[in-house]
Formats: sequence, structure tokens, C-alpha cells
Amino acid sequence: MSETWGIAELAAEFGVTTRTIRFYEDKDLIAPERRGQRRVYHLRDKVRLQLIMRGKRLGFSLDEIRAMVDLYDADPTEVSQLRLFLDKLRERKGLLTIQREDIDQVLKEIAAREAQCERLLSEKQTGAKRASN
Amino acid sequence: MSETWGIAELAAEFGVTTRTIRFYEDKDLIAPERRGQRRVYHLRDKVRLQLIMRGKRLGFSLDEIRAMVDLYDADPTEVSQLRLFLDKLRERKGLLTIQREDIDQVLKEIAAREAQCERLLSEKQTGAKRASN
DNA sequence: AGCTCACTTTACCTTGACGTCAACGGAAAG
DNA sequence: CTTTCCGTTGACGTCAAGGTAAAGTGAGCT
Repeated sequence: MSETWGIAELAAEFGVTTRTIRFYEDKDLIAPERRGQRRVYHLRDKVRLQLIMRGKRLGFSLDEIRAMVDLYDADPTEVSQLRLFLDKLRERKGLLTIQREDIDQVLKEIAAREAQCERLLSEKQTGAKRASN
Repeated sequence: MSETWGIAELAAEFGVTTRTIRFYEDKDLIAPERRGQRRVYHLRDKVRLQLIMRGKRLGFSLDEIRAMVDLYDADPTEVSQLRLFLDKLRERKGLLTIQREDIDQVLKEIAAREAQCERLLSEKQTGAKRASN
């Protein structure tokens, strides 16, 4: 029998509150099994949560994230749907590519500042040593 | 004489409303010159706006963005400040590095799905052709 | 039976990031 | 002088993403 989890376990594991997880359910981001009135989470729910968290780290809104995870386990069979699906994928790809470029740019700038800081620091240190002799 | 801009020009250029730009000023993200009661934006303001927009694309809050742009034109002279500054830079770097990895991961997955879609599409097309002969 | 514990729903509250609307200022054009 | 623009401040509205508090359910222990 495959492993399942309670809401508190998942919350702890992902570092969010149970409220948050229920909220996501309310927004149709996940749909756990119910056993009586309790929620029971399977592996697929965990995977979805994983995707959601990644989406959040990337700054997407819950609506966007839902669209993405829905893409994830959609299985378009008709050709028209398939085309639409491909379009969405490419749109997503475009956005992420821009984000990547943004990040690369910032990382470069940070690296430059970092180097500059380190230079300054070592200068001031040797300066201090010399002054204390 | 160096070029300047009005609020509406900048708003159009960055694809936001004037309200948004004033809001950023209210939150101390920019501080344009005043000529009478009108705001006059110089190149440095444009650059700051550029940084702000990038920050937003990367999903940072306005508070975080202010911290970042302040870092940008800060010039820490004391050694203690310099160390703190370096720490902040490295923290930022860590976050962005994680984001980059997230993006790379997602891009990979998208690429796979894309390829799969294209395969399916071309199959269905040749299938349709064959069926129409 | 009473108690605890984990979980549930319902409902209102908060914070961030703006949108919207009202009321007004000044300059430039007809 | 009136109209037309563009701009201003200030107050209130709104939407997303949860926080928080209240009150209840059910299983299991003692």
C-alpha cells in the first residue's frame, strides 16, 4: 500500500501552515482524498505541493501556478488542444527565460560588487596592520 | 544639459501607471527632483526604475527591492558596514542562485513536454494525411 | 464517562501593491 | 477668458495570500 500523509505532516515538511495548505485546496491547487472528514494526501499531492512551492519561489501568483500545475498533469489528446498546450508551454518558457536573464544580470553585478568589497576590505586590513606597527 | 522625463513618459516607457510611480516614491524607492510641484526624472531615476522592475519580475517585495537598490548606490566606508554589506550581497546571491536552479529545472521539464507534444503533433498529422489518401 | 489530540469549518482580520475618484494647480492654445 | 492637458495630493477601495480566532467532530486513552 502506498504511503500517505496527514495535513500537519505535509505542512511541517514544506514549512508552511496547515491553513496555507487548506487555502491552496480552496483555490483548487490540490484535491486530497477524504477519509471521513480528514484529508489524506498521496504522493501525487506531495508532488503538486512541491511544484506549487517552486512556483512561489519563482514569484508566480497562485492563479498562474494553478495554470502551470494543471498543464503538468494535463494530457491533451485532441490536436487543437495540443496546439494550445504547446503555445502555453512556450509562453511559460519565454517568461522563465527572461527571468533567467534577469538573474544572470543581477548575479554578475553582485559578483562585481563583491569583488570590489573584498578588495576594499583587504586594503583596509593591511592598512590597519601597518598602522598598528 | 542631460535629458529629463515627466512622470507620464516614464510610466509609458515602463508599462506602469503614474499612480504606480508615485506609489514607489511614497515608499522611498525613488526620489525625483521637484520643479515647482512637478516631478522631474533624471537618468538615475530611470535606472532605479529599471532595477525596480527587474526586482518585480523576480518576485521580490517592494521592501526587498528598496533594500537592494539602496545597496546599489550605497558606498560603505566603515569596515563593519562593509562586512554587513558583503553579507547582504551574499545572501541575495544565495537566493538568486536557488531561483536560477528552479528555473533551469522547470525549463528542462518544459523542453521535454514540448518535444513530446511536437512528436505527438507530427504523428497525428501524418496519420491524418494517410487517412485522407 | 471525561479528556486529549489532531483535525475540521466558518468567519473575520491583515498586509502589500496598487486602482480609483475627488478636488485642485498651472500653463498653453484657441 | 475658457478649455484642454498634464500634473498634483489625499482618501478610500480592492484583490491576493494568507493569519487568527471560535466552535465543533471524531478517535482513542484512561
